[in-house]
Amino acid sequence: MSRITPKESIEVVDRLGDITALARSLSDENRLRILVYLADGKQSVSRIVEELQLSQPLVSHHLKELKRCLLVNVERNGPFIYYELADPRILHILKDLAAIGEELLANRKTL
Amino acid sequence: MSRITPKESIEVVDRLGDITALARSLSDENRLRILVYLADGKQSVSRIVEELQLSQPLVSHHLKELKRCLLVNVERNGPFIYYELADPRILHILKDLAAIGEELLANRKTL
DNA sequence: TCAACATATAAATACTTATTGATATATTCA
DNA sequence: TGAATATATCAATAAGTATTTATATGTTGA
Repeated sequence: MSRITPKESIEVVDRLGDITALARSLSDENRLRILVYLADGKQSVSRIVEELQLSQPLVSHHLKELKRCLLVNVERNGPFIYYELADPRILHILKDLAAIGEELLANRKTL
Repeated sequence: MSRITPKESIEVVDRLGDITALARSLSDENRLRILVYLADGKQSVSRIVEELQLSQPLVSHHLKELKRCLLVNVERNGPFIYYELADPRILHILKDLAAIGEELLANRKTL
């Protein structure tokens, strides 16, 4: 049966848990802003707080979530803790989702 | 300023709301199962209920969510209501997320 | 029109989680 | 060691949502 199913379905159906975990991480605007900011390279918590104008506990909370599903790596340097993207491909996902969203909305307006 | 920012960031930062809406839709296993099932083509609600072994109200609820972010199109035929994928590219997103999840977990085991 | 079926909606519950404010922990430097 | 800074954690709250059970709506065929 698994030989018959197209490849896209196979890989996916065996990893629904991983997919939902990653998708959940991407379902918050502040976490997306953090990920996009980290696209420029590793940043300390305080830099993120300053750049995104969010409270420090809130940023720590979101970084914890991102770390939980392994989307960021952590590294201490003196008193600072730096976070960086674990896999830049996540940015491509964001871009693809943006493109899909854009097109779905455009088609809707056509109705 | 927008000319300086890399293209990936530009498109994305202007559509954080769309991205989070789509990602939220993908953050539930039962919704993913529905999307994957719809990869085979349009299906009636009762077929989905039967195939996925979920209660009918639950399936209707999830279909409503998927429709809300335009991931599925709806079509009535007699007493049946058929749902189909609005954009098959969403399946590629699932595949990409599965691949990223797989690799992130594999690397973690290496630590 | 009525019975049977397909689907949607409503109400209730339980669980998750984003956010805030307060506090704890850890590191550096004087 | 102690003060200052960086970050994490905790407790509380509010808001969202997945699921269930019951019911309503809509469609068909007799």
